[in-house]
Amino acid sequence: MRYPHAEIESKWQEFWEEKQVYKTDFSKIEKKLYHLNMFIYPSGAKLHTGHWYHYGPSDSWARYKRMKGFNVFEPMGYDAFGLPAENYAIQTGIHPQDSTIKNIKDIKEQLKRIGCMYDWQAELMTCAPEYYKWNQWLFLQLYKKGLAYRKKAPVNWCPKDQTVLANEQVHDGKCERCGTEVIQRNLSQWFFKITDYAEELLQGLDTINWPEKTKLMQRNWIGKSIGAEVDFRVYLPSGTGDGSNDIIRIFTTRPDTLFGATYMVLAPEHPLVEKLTTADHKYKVESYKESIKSLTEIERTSTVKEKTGVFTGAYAINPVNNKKIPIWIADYVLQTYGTGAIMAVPGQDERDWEFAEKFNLPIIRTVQPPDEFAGKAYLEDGPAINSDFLDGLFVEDAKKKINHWLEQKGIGKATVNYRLRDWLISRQRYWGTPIPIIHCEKCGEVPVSEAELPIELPYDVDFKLGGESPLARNEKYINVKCPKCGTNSKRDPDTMDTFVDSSWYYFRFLNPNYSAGIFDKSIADNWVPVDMYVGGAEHATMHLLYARFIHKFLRDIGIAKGHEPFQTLVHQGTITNAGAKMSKSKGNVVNPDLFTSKFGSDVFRLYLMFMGPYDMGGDWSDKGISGTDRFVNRIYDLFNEYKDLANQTTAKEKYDLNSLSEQGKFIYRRINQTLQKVDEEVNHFRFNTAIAAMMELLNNLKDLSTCSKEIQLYALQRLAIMVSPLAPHLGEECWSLLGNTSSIFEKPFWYEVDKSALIEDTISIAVQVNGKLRATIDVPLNSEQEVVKKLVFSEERVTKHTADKTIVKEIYVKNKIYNIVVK
RNA sequence: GCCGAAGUGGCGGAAUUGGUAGACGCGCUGGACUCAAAAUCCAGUAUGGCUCACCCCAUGUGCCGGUUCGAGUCCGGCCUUCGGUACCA
Repeated sequence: MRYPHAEIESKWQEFWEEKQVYKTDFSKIEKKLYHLNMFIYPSGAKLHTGHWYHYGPSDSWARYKRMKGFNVFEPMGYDAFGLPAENYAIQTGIHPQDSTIKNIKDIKEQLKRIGCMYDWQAELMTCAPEYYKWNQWLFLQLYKKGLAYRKKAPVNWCPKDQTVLANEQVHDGKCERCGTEVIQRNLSQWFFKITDYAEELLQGLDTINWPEKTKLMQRNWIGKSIGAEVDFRVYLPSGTGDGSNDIIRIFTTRPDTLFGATYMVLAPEHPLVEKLTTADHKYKVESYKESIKSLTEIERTSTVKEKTGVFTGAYAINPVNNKKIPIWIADYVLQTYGTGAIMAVPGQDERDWEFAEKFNLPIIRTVQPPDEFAGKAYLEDGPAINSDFLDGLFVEDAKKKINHWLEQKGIGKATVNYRLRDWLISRQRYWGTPIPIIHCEKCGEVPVSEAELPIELPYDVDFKLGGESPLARNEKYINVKCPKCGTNSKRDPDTMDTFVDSSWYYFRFLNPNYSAGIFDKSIADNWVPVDMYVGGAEHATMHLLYARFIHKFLRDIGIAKGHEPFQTLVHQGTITNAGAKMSKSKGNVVNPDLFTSKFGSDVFRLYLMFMGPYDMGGDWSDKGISGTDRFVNRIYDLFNEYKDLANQTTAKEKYDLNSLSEQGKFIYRRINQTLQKVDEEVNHFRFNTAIAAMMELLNNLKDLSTCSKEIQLYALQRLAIMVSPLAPHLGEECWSLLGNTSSIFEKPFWYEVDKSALIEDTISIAVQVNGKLRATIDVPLNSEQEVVKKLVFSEERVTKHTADKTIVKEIYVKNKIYNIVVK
């Protein structure tokens, strides 16, 4: 019989909703499991196959845990602010709020058709004032603690469109709309001081159960390096004499190489550049600065790009030997890393070597390379040379000694530096959370009082191109009296980065309508951290770091418990289409409705899970979907065939193997082996192999009719249980065909595996000669070498290869392999 | 460029700690059922070779090299593809 998916799916979806099967009781905290999926961005492309791949299997895991007796909370919401809705508005004139609300409505309908166990009472969307009010509140708390501050920072600016561009809108340095060369423009912007938490964010990684690669990426992103800061005095050659009081502080990871510092490089943006540059070098320096304006950081720091730079005309004094060294500026030094200035040691640094070679600057080795060393810069360990009092010391000892020396002289000290930068949260856009700050000419920046929140985003705004921020053009919004002095003032015209929204949303889900605070502490104290967080690896270094930072901040102001937001993390892989990530702009979105209408939700979900390892994703292809369709139909047919069974017999929890017929014993073993396998595999998100195991079992159940009715029922009960997390509608249907009237998920249940049924009496082992397979033989489990040896040498295929040879060695690994080494 | 991954039959993939490479599925080939088709069921299916009867022989997990009785798995060096690179989310 053809599995009637449409009918069965709507039947059970209605049943679940009616009986409120998935409503979470937060008062039950024993075996609580907060299962969170990264919420959805409600784009115009609606729900595509990539979303299904994320949410379907993830829900299956949550259902599996529920059946193992966990009290699972699985919510879903909408990450509703952001750039795409605003761009859509610029193109079409449709207001971001209207398009977003419409998209959310459509997406919710599609989400429901997956058949996930979302608790819809916990729904939230970030563009609601009740939600973003708390972004503003969070901003004010950070501000109070000195962790939100304003400074100048560059933005991409299109001179033609007169607008700020996101990095994504810049292609090859040009505006994606009009092709005009994009320039960098400095604006005053808000930052959150995440760097204050750098060390804790690094240390905390050791306490959470995340994929190693993700932790590694965060470690590298935080980029801790231990070195020293050293002050160099500036020496001006002419006119002003040598009496400069200016000091340039550099950061180096190799203070031991100070004697090899033959020149200095400042970032072109370094604040001292203008002051230091001598009159005769002004023109060159200015035109160099101009020439690198449109380069991205990636281009600037590329190690294959030819080095560029110019001499400023000024010199610095190397404090260890009082030598005059020239000060250059070059784009490979970034103002945002370290102190924006380096001492260049070409002997021990590849980039410095390359630069020195190109501009004929002196190179002094201060670490002795081994005799056979043929390269240029030498980065490895070795004894110090040309370094006066450091000579002969190896790198670590030399570092210690020079740091001590610098500290004594008061011109430097050992320092830890992080690559991590503060979080720039200002966006010159409309569709986001307004920043709760008022700029007053007299009082400066004045925070809005908490009682005034939310500062609502006005609907009536000209969000079209031009100018720094759309909100600045709304007179009614932007003009306001200073809360302190009453002078006519202006609101901050910017909105917040949407990563602010997602940095604390997991708290809000627990009670989205809570009005007395950012979240309901009485629930959060028991339900945070999130036990399982599922989302894309593309968030490894930004969202996942920001959320950890905000969690720690909320802890420090006394409202959050614990140190980390997400205890365990799993990434779903990316489903690409024609080699590219699915997106509306690329026009390669695969619509799941195409397949769900034909095969049904469960078949599609199973197919996505069967495609491969969950964290790998893959390129989309519908080849093979008929495989999971057959699987579902075969199960459905099987249960229909035996649908009266429950009226005729009952099954025990456990059987004694010896009491069963040969056929019964076989089925009993296979059921238990599969149950064990599926349990293990699903628990680790290895759905593909779990499904393969069930398919294999199904192939073995062909002769079920020859077993006793008891064993038949025993087998079918367990099959329904193990299939239902992965195919929930089918599972319910099969369960009801076995005479049950309540949901299979309602009373959590997962059968205990009978361990005694897992062990087979004989095992097949491989026999190799010189590592090549020559035969396989069946031996009793755990056979001793002597027993196996006899069998091995009675095999003609083995003796054939050992006959004229000398046996050198025999290796026997119990239950696995027998290898004979011959000469 | 830098950081992080991944490369296995015609295709998706399996092999969980170094121990029988190709489980499971798709596709394909042949057969059964049928007036016929679809569906379903059964058998075969890495490549090459032979006396293609075989439980035969050789080769084979991106490329080159190494460690080991034994390498898809470990080590060194490449190549290709993908994710991120701080304003897409």
